[in-house]
Amino acid sequence: MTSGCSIVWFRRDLRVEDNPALAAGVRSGKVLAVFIWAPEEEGHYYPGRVSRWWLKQSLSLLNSSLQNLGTTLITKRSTDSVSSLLDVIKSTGATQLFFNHLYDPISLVRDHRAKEVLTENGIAVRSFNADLLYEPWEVLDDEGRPFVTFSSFWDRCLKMPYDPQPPQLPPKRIISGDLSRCPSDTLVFENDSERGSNALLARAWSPGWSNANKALTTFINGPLLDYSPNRKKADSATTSFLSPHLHFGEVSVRKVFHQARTKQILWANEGNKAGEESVNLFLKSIGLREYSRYMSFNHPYSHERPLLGHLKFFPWVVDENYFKAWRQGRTGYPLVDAGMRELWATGWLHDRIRVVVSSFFVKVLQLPWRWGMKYFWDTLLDADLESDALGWQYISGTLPDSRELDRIDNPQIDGYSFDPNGEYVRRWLPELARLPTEWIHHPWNAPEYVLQAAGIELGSNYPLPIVTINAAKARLQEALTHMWQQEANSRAIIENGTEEGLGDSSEDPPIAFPQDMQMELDQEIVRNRTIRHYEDQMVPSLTTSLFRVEEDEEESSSDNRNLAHDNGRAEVPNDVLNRELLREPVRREDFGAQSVLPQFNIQIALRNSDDSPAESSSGPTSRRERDGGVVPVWSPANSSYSEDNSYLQRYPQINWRQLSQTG
DNA sequence: CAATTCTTGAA
DNA sequence: TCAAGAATT
Repeated sequence: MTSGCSIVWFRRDLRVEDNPALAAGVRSGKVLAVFIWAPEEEGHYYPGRVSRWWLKQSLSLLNSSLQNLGTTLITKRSTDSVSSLLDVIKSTGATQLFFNHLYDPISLVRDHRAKEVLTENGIAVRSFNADLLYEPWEVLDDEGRPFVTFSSFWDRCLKMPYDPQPPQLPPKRIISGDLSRCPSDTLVFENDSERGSNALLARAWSPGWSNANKALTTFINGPLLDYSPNRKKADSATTSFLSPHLHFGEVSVRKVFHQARTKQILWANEGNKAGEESVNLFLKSIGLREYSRYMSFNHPYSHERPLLGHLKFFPWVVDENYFKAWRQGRTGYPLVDAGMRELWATGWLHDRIRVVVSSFFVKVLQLPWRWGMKYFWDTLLDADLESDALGWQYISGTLPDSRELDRIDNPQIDGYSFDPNGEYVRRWLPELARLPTEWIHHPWNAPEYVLQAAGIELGSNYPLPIVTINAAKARLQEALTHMWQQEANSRAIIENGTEEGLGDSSEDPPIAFPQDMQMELDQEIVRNRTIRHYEDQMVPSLTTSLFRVEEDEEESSSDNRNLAHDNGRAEVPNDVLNRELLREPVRREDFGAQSVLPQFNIQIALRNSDDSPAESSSGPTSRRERDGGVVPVWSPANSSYSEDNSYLQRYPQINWRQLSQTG
């Protein structure tokens, strides 16, 4: 085979501009652009309907751009990306693979495996940073350790001794490898029942990298100036609307950063303080996205467990009716309900409202936060595991710089500050449309004649509050007391040396998932059925494809726990392993300043891969294993709450207990 | 003018 | 809750 035919493996970098992997491929000669659709690899995080809709559009636009440049996107349907890469390599004789880094736990493991397996097969593999201003391992404190609060992290990012890579132009031309030897699979992203709902999306959104650039330009030259004063408004089009574009890598975050910074300098020179401040705030939200990758890299389990270990003892309320009421927008709190209706209808929510609904979910309903996160994952157009995990952890009080654990936001008060005239509520809750502003955020206080005039019958066509704020406060206090008590008990056990560690919540029987997560707006919401569960939560399933996967699994109820861990709920290398990772010097590729992911120096992580010893034989055979094994098997040995403790102990200067305990 | 109360917003 | 800044006395 001739040298120089390389594969550019597209994933969440669906752009031709400022795409280092593509640029490297083009530089090295003939290019085959490949996209592999292997959603089963994501386990529970099988992409939701709207997210798949976006991906479909985005790929089709990427393909037209590639065709203009001289090649065609090869698409493959797979359950194992790495074997599909090998197949493509074998059929085309490619000698090199280029791809851009991802930082979610599943990708970290999968990409590492790809590197190992392909290198063994004589393929030169190179990977690049295309998703971040700085790689996670570049941003460290003075002792060389990762930051644990966002503001310290972001301060350092803004003061790094070198600037982020400037964005690169798209290639002028791509010399295509031999496409005839590698036919594409037709990828199916939606089923018939989804198609109808998706049709509406196209009215509001234009996926694809060139549209992403348009959205960026529109934002930089328009709403950016007033980003700061407008950030409180739930209802106006004042955000950048870049998040889904950024999720799929349709626009490079460095380009966004450079353009915003350029504007900022311009405004600073004009003495435009407000504009300068707006850019700071906008960049901060870009910074949060960076931080979510940073967290995911440094704490790969953060999408499924609280970072602060004591949350393990929080007695979540497991009530499917609560959960359903929240999803349907029938909690009786207009701002929350409006948000949930908008989310369902459009796949979109303003950041403020995301905070309102998720805070309500965790603090008022006290439902397990991972359920809420999973629902966001299934319904958001910009669903992003790293960002959403960070957001939910922030709301749940499980990060050192989270909101206070005992803080309950009041949707009534938030309502009057984010939606002072009630327009947002009226738009999404037509049943309240005729209620005067005075009562729009607390209809339960409205006099009977007002309700009558507005055509509202509380408890009938609009619900009474599912839980009162006062009841929620009392219940939260009780739960926190319980949590700290349990935590102290557990600490005492460790100090007595009777047990190895804090144990793991997965030893307990898991909380069953709600089976029915469909929208049934007319279903009566049953109240007074509050059951407390003192165990860790499992993620509920939503998509039909997930149901299918689970039904495949024959399991007795005693196998449930293993199911949770082996079947797709990918467990990842833990903190220790990653710190191991960080200790390694960052390697640089010879051909430039692009850094590569440090080698995963771990055996456990890949225990399940083809070439590893049959260590996993002890567990029940899981779908993962049958599929060839992509994701590491979770085991208490490599992932436990004692890790979370070490997270705390590394920062003794912070009084952790006080930070999140009630005063 | 400084002291003190109020308001706002928080990754 | 609490710190910072605005407003008030």
